[in-house]
Amino acid sequence: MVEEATTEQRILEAARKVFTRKGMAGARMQEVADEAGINKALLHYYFRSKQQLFEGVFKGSAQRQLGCVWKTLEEADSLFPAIERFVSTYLERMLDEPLMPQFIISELNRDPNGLLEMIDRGQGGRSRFLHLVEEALKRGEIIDIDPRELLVNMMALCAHPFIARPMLAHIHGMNDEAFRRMILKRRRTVPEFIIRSIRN
Amino acid sequence: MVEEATTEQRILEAARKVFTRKGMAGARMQEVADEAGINKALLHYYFRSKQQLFEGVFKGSAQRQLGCVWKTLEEADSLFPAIERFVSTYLERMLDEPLMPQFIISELNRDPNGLLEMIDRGQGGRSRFLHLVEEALKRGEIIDIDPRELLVNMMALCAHPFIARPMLAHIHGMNDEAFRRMILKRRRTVPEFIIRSIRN
DNA sequence: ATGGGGTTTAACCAAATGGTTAATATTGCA
DNA sequence: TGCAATATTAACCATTTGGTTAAACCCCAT
Repeated sequence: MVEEATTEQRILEAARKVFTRKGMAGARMQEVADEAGINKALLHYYFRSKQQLFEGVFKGSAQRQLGCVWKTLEEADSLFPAIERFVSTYLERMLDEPLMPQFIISELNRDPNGLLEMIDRGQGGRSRFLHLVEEALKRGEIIDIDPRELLVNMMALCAHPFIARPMLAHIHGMNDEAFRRMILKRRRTVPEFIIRSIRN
Repeated sequence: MVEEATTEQRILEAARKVFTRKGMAGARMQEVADEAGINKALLHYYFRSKQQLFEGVFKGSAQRQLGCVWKTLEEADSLFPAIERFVSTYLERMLDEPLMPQFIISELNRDPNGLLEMIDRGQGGRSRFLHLVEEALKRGEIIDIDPRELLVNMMALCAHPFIARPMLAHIHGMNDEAFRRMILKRRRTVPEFIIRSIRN
């Protein structure tokens, strides 16, 4: 006897699909209901409003996943391992929730205040990272580079494949499995790419 | 006597702002009209429908700007200069139209078919790039790297600051001028970053 | 069986929104 | 000046959409 998904789970799953395909504004409650195979009124029974459903879908998981990523920086005690762990954790987490980067970006564009608090929670990891760069520089391990720029590059190399996924899928004719393999490969190649470019 | 902008220009300018702030689905015709200081009916007088306004705003300029970027690859005759010209052209063009990357991404997510034809137009530049990598590899100039992955990285490093601009603006407290300076600086640092990481 | 709690539905509603119309204002030119 | 074309507006309209309501349904402990 297979365990059937509860209605709430089916709603959340359906909402995740629709929201990320269409964005908050483009998503229709009716579409979510259809996707979940239920009545629209039932949607409002479980989640009072669109806004609430929206947050129910993403807010929690975004904080959880990004929290893990920033923590890798706080825990690291030298730069190169920090980079490796940051990248591999980021890629693994996002593979788990591949629509999140695009979600964060588009929400940040729509209403910055809604998510900025979540971003601020990464402050600890960020300042720790700046410190690690400074130290590595002092030890002569790396060339002189603006640490903030380095962090931007790291995030770019991690996030962009997810954000530009439809483009990559089309250009390189990638299906889901090929995309997954590409990301898994990048857990190794991206840190190499970064470290080669800053190593002294 | 200052040359006043024509109504059509003001509409396009207003629409660009609203569309990129809210996305196609989130944008309201009324808001565009307000932003342009005109009546909503006048909007439909100049652009029959929302869809048409939308395309009027972006489609042309996206093709023009991206065309320039891909052309740098077609014209180049060795890898490193190709990278340098690609990056600096990309950054300069997008500085001219900073909202375009986010626009392309979100549209591609919403309705891939609408823009894929535009992407295909870069096919020539892309295959030329693959060829340049192959040659550089044969000459022993670079380490062994998947050329498609290299291209993804180049695009990531170029596009991401624009796409994640609200986040960067908040994290680093950047105003428009600071953002501009950062991008201009990246015209030099990004090619360095890339080339250091692949040079033999 | 039955009564009551949680669940699901069909039918509705009010507001928002893209788009139209018909009338008015402005401009260019014969 | 007068007239025709263009530009602009206020008032509407039809549809979509988020959200509500009240009734039905299901399940299970008494």
